[in-house]
Amino acid sequence: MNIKEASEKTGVSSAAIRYYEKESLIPAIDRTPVGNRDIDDRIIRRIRFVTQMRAAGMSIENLRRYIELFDAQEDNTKEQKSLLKEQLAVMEEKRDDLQAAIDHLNYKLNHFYDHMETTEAELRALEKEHADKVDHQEETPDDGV
Amino acid sequence: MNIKEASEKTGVSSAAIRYYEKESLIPAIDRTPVGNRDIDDRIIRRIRFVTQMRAAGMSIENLRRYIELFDAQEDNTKEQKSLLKEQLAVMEEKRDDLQAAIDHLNYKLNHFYDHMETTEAELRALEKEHADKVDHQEETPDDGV
DNA sequence: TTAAACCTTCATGTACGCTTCAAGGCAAGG
DNA sequence: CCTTGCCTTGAAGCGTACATGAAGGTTTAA
Repeated sequence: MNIKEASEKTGVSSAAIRYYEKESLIPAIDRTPVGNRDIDDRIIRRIRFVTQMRAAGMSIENLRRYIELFDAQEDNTKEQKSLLKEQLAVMEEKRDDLQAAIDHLNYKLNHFYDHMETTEAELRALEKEHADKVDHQEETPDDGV
Repeated sequence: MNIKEASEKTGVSSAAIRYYEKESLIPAIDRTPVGNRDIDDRIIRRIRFVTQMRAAGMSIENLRRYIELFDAQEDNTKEQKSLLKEQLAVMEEKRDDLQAAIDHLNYKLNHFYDHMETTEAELRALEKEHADKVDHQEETPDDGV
């Protein structure tokens, strides 16, 4: 399939696919006799993997390091594992930060007064109450906003 | 406290604090007679809030919209709630994407052979088995990388 | 009084991750 | 033959979120 079809299939722009190839996030793509890219399912799978990891916040650079290790045929198992673990730790921390922010916003949402007469001081008090409840006190609670 | 101390206290660079003020992510900061910023705990709390939301992937632009609504004294409750809900939805999706990627990497990690003799085909089979197990099959499984 | 160590504003630079543009080639249809 | 529509490469442009540098002011301490 040509690059446009691959783009439609994956939701990744043609330019981005070329960019991924240039950055070695996906393997070198086969060409037709006239030099056009001829994309198969293996490439599609790689593009999807890249998309998933990018969505999870993995940088192009880290993704390239990771993929290089896999593509090298030497026994890189240890390095691969430690790279995987590293990345997992980063992503888990990210997820937890995200969850904390979600909790924070949910709390705000659930304590909205219908006519919003709450003062900053009251909101701070509410925050404090919450902080105590979830045992996650900050040195300085936030400002009601 | 001066901007350097605030920077040390929050882990946010002085330049970034000035930038946040200029972008109205934090309120206008009081000045000393000579024009230096004099930062109090209220500002520190705002900076921390900004930091948390930034870490959760909220853009400067959305954060500014959100804070503007709060700082305006009109009754914006409805808009505030819907903005909050919008942002929550974005963050929850982000969290779920992240979790999916974590699951994916964890799976890879747990199926590593100690001497990595696995072929691509075997890896694909493993992926498939996993996909079946968690009932999250992709149209095209990824490529073992 | 002179240097260090802060601060200010304003302008420009930087990194990332693409997107868009320019210039051109190939193949099919009218 | 010419337009349409796909493709190619390389280079330049762009938005975000700051970082850095220039030019200058103030306070403290030797």
